[in-house]
Amino acid sequence: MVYSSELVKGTLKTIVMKLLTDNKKMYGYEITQRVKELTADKIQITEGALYPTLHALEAEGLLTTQTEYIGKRVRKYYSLSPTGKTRTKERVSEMADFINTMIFLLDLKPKTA
Amino acid sequence: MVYSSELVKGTLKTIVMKLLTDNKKMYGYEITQRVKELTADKIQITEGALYPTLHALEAEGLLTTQTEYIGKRVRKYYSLSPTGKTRTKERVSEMADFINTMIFLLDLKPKTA
DNA sequence: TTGGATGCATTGGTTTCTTATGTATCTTTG
DNA sequence: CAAAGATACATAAGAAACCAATGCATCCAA
Repeated sequence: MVYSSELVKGTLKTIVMKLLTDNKKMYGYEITQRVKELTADKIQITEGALYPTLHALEAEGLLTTQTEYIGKRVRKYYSLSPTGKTRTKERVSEMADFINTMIFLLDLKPKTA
Repeated sequence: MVYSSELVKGTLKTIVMKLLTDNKKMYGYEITQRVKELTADKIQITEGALYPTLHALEAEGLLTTQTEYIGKRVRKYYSLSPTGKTRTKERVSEMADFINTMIFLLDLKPKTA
C-alpha cells in the first residue's frame, strides 16, 4: 500500500528536515530508503522529487553538503545548518498544530477518549 | 495565523467531502466560511481553489448539485452522491492512517503517553 | 451612495510533484 | 562472466493543485 500522492503533498520538506535533525547527516538515496522502511512502504519518496528539494533547501541556506567517495562512487551528505535547525522546529510544530486541526475537522478521535 | 499553503496542500477535497458528510448539503461560500470558523482562521479556502474542486468532484460523480434562489441571488448546493459517501469514508480513513504515520515520523507524541 | 458582505466563476501563473530518462559504479546470481 | 538489480547522483517535461487577481451581480448598512 502507498498513500495517494495527493495526500503526501507538501510534507516532503518537513520529513527530510526532521530526519536530518535526528541523524546529523544523510545522503539522498539513504533518505528515500529510510522513509520507506520507517513507513512500511507507505511513503515512497521518488528521486525526481527528492533531489530538487534537497537542492532548494541548500539554496535557501537550510542545508549544507559534504561530498564523500565510497570507492569511486560519489556520496553527497546533507546536514542542517543552524538556520535549518530553527526552521525545522518551526515547521514540525506547525505541522503538529495542523495535524490537530485535521483530527478535529475530520472527527478522528472518539469523543470519550 | 494561517497555515502555510504548502502544508494544507492535498487536503482540500477531503475536508470538503467530510463537511458534506456531516451537513447533507452546503454551498461554496458556506464551505469557505465554515472551514474558517471551525479552524479559527487557520485554514482559509480560497474561492479560486474551491470552485474548480467542487466542479471536479461533481464531474467525477461524487457530488450532486441543486440550485436555489435567495431573492435574485443564485445559490448552488452540493451534496454527496452514494459513491461520494463511500469515497469520503475511504479518503478520511486513509487520511487518518497517514496522520498516524506523520505523528510517528515527526515524533509528535511523547513516548510515555 | 459607497463600501462591505454574499455568491458565483474563470484566468494566469507558481509550486510541487511524477514519470521518464541519463550516467556511472558496485554486487549478486544464474 | 554476463546480466540484472541495487546503489547513487542528476535533470527535463509535463501534470496537478493551488493562489492571486479579476469579473459579474446582489444585498445591506452606514
